[in-house]
Amino acid sequence: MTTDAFLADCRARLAFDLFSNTWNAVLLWALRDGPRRPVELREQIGGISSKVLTETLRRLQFNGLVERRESTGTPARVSYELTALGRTLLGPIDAVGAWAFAHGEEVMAAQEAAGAQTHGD
Amino acid sequence: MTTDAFLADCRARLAFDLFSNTWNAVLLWALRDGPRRPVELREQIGGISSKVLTETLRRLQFNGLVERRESTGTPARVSYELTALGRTLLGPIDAVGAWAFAHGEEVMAAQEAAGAQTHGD
DNA sequence: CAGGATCCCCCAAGATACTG
DNA sequence: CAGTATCTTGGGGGATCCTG
Repeated sequence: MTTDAFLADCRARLAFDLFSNTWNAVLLWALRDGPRRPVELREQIGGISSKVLTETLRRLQFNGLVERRESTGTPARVSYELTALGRTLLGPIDAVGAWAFAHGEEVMAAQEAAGAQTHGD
Repeated sequence: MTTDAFLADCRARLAFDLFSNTWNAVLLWALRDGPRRPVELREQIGGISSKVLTETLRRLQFNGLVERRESTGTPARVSYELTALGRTLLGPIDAVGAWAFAHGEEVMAAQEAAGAQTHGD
């Protein structure tokens, strides 16, 4: 990453697009400890609908970050887990999350300060 | 970052939202070496309209990541630069960018493979 | 329980044109 | 050159209903 190739066309955009979806990073993070079933993910995460969960999982699967497992057992047991590639993303995700922990307050303070000046966004 | 607080409500979401906008990270990165004028940014980045550039800059400013400078000189010289807070985000951004460099090919390969199986998305 | 199908809303983002 | 205003659109994402 010493290049200026970060810009419009570059493949770095590819990674940022991965973070562009509301739930992508959340889901990857929720899967960091191993396979999870959809119902577990929904409980663990909270606030995500069944439809969106599936969509997001499919998207991650499409990008080779998540693998779908179907135990063709009795009550259609399905689970998802990170692929090797998906696990490599945990580092960057953690970096971002750690930043939020360290500086989240500052951002919120800045937002309030800016909002107060203008109109109270 | 050892918590499970990554999920729906948590403040980690705040950081990911920062990456959720197409140009946020790109602009922060473009500003990593110091102040830049809008016209410079547009040239450097490419593919961003004047309107979107301003919007993005405003958003970053609102979040306390970027500061606007106006040299009240002759032809309305304006420049933007990272705040101290903004500079702390360069680390995570670099982490993500580095990941893209290391694994971008794999993701694209996975996309093609997945697309080929289905219908050629 | 998994997840597809529908309908709807919102807003980021592009195009274009205009003002200081 | 900087920035705004307007119009339009694509698609993420929520809600709801329905099926295997």
